[in-house]
Amino acid sequence: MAYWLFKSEPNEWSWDDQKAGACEEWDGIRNYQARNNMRAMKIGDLGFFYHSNIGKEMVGIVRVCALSHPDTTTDDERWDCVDVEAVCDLPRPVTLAQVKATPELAEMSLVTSMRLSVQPVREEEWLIICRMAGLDDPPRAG
DNA sequence: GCCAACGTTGGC
DNA sequence: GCCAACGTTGGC
Repeated sequence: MAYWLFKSEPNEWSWDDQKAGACEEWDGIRNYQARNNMRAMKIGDLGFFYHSNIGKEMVGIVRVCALSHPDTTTDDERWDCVDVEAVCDLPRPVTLAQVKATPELAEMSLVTSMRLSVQPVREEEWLIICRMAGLDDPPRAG
């Protein structure tokens, strides 16, 4: 079981959109590394929902609810995606600036691989961020 | 809105 | 298989 981070521009697909849905396709990814990360996901894996451009902060937690499958928004066979569902809000969103200001989080892909839109999160990082967000009992993948 | 970083494409 | 051109992402 593993932890991840999903980036979305809120004017394209926001956390509110995600919460209004159920088990929704994380489609539109056209980057091999991001796709490979989704192929490695298992049902029950958890991820942060990050608002890029506007907000630049983690605002919620999602759960992988369907394994990688062909992206229905393209006929190109190269692109697969998982489905995710909202789990809970982060009581206090955690901003990119906070992540950059936290030495323990300096190696996060969010900092080191700015453009990767679906990225892995280490368990230690997951726990640190959940606590920063005000979740005293962080949800665990699985 | 700008632009740096960087991933992808395509000519050779 | 290299690399220049191009397109996109995303912070600022």
